[in-house]
Amino acid sequence: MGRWEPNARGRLMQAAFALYAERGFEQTTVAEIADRAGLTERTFFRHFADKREVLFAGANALQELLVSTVTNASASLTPIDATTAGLQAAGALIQEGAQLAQQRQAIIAASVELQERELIKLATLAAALADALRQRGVEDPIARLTAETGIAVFKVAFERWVDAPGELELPSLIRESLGELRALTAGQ
Amino acid sequence: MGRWEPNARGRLMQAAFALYAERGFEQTTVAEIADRAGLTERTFFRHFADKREVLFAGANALQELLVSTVTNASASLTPIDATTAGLQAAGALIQEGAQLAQQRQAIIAASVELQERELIKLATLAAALADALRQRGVEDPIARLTAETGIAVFKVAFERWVDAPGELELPSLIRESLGELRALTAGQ
DNA sequence: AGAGCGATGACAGTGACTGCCATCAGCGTA
DNA sequence: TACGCTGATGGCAGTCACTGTCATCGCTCT
Repeated sequence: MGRWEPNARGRLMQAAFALYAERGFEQTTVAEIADRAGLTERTFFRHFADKREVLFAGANALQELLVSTVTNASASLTPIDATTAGLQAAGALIQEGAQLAQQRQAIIAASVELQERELIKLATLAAALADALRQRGVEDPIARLTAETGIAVFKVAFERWVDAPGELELPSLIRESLGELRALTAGQ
Repeated sequence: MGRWEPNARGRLMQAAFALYAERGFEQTTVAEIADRAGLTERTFFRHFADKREVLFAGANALQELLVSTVTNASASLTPIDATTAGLQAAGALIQEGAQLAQQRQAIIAASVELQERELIKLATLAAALADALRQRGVEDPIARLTAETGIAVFKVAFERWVDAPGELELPSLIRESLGELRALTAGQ
């Protein structure tokens, strides 16, 4: 069995997710993940670049949604407002799979290695966001600054969303955090 | 030779720095670093937690300077202004060792693994900064938001500093980037 | 001279990741 | 029906980062 069972990639993701949650990321070996999925270690590395990447399969879709939302936003919007629109869309996507996102975040919170990977995914997101802003005609220092600040707001809102009892929705938290940022920087 | 030569840690840092610059981070083995320093691989791992950490030895001093500056800043300063004072101090410290910092950044820019480590160091910096702000009495969502935004500004300013021909000084770039952020968020 | 201590060496072991080749299922084609 | 092609998988050896353990060395104090 095993060979030619459908959806090898999905089985690997599911097995990794379960094992990381049960006994932690560092305490899980790739061989164990492959075993539970009915595959071999070698095959795991054909589907995922490394042991961490299996948790970040959805990052691409998120980035594409963010970029396309910013790109297609009304040309009359300011850079920060176009960015906000993109972040709201991304937040809504995450909100859809809320339970999965929360479990995933619990796994990541327990491992420094996984946090590193999460941070570079966010940095890649910021770079793509800056690109999208440049294509709207935003000049370069401003584009990078807006993108980095936007991701910072997103990070804080996401943290609040995860910590909260689950009543607040991510898009509202993003909007709220942005308002607080406006208040913060308004002084002087 | 080798054993009991003074400054083993410094020799390891120097050897690693040189080899990473010459042939790149991934193409350098820890055994090669230890060899060049006249030591063994085992000893390398007694001085540094892993192969990447050898490049981030100065991070502690930077964090302490940032935190103490924010903590000791006049109580009348707003959160964002206290943060700015801390970032300016950190920027000045980096500016002192400008050449080293530039070389280091070139090495990091060539390796995704090293970028991951750099990002988590910045995240740790943000967390420490948020702590310092809380001790000034800043409430929690605001403290985190100010810290993350401050680090975002710092990242952009640092990038500009590295890309620039070297005429502009980091503290001025930080101030300038913060001004641009104020303009960005002022709309509406 | 001897005891204690901290730094280093030596060595075996685990686990992530890679390269290479063999194998198998499904598919089209003769 | 037999053949060959293709893509996914298995098997295996190898490298390298990192760890645990114990022996060894130089220094210092008595």
